[in-house]
Amino acid sequence: MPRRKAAPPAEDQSAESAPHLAFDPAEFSARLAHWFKHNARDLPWRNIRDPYATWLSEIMLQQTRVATVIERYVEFLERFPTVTALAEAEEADVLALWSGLGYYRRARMLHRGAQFVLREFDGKLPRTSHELRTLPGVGDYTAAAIASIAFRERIAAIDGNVERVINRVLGWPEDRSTKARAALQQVAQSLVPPLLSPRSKANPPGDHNQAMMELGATVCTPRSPLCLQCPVVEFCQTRGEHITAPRAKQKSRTVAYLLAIRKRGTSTEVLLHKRDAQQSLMANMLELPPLPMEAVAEREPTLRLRHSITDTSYYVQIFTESAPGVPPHHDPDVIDEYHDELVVATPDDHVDSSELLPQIAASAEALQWHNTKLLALLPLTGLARKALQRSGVMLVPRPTLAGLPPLE
DNA sequence: TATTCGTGGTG
DNA sequence: TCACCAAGAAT
Repeated sequence: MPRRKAAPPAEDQSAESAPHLAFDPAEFSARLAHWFKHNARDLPWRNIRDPYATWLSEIMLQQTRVATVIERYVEFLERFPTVTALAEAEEADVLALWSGLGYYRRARMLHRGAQFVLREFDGKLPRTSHELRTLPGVGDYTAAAIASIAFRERIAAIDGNVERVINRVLGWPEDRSTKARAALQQVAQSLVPPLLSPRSKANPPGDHNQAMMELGATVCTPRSPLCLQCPVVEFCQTRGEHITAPRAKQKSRTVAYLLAIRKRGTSTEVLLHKRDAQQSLMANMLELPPLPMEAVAEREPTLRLRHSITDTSYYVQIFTESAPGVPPHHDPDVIDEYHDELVVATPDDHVDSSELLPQIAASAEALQWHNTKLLALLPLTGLARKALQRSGVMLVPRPTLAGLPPLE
């Protein structure tokens, strides 16, 4: 049913005043609120009273799945519990905690944002969406989300979920034009319930925004929506998937990296390349040294993996060169033994007969040996992290036991 | 306004 | 397997 060319909504839908709806907005939001009260997931950033934590959660959640964010959010808050702590941190340390989450600009903006808040707002987040919008990395959605959730402002937060829910309810096709977005914004705003009374501790606007997103994430899903479980199905024109625009086609590329290992005294080191600060992609982050494809022609990689970045699939080949005695590749099941083995290293072993080392497509200043035991503290790219873990050089983090039932 | 930013789960 | 796309923002 989807996959058709989008048509603009009718003219009268973009009116400036409150849009005419085929149902009562108060009834809609009441149904939604009741559903949310009984179906809200228990997430770490819910029921907290720290605007900084709400801010952090909203930045992390940008284009990132809830399940992915949960652990990182807790870890980040422990390391940087306040605006001040974050503002005073080194960017590399912030990036290290963000490693693997992607969209690293978010981490840099958040870091700069904390410094901005410390300087301009005395370390306390501004309380209005208008002022929040001035923070680096905070756009319309995030400003509205923080203002409504942390400060109970009556403003609609419109993310991909909300957009999809409203389009389906009204039977509108996907349309990202300015006019269509303004129309959708009007509708979204008209659905946000007001505060009950100045004395009530409840937060109808914040709960409503979260409920709309929750509905989109768990019921009104992009494909195969669960309309039988939907609290607002009776208001819905579509009751199923709506018309969406076609996506860009996926490209693919083959790339190669060097995994060079050496020993220094009792420690083992791996060679990493620091990406240039001017790079638009993952600036200042550490990766495995890149190899030109010509250098590895005819060679068989020690490890192959696939890694996709937005609309490009990378077929990644890893070529290992290591000091004598260091296994080039290990079974992930024996990682602990492998590390024990590496600690008992032969002094002064080094990669002296390397063929690929001189072929690295990077300047020597950007290359540095790093102790494998400290890799978790470094701002590694997701791909580097994945390659280092799969090859047994970097310890795979233990799954957390929090939230699991106790052992009998 | 259209692109560019990462990564991983999912059907 | 593979296309899809997630609590968007900046440029």
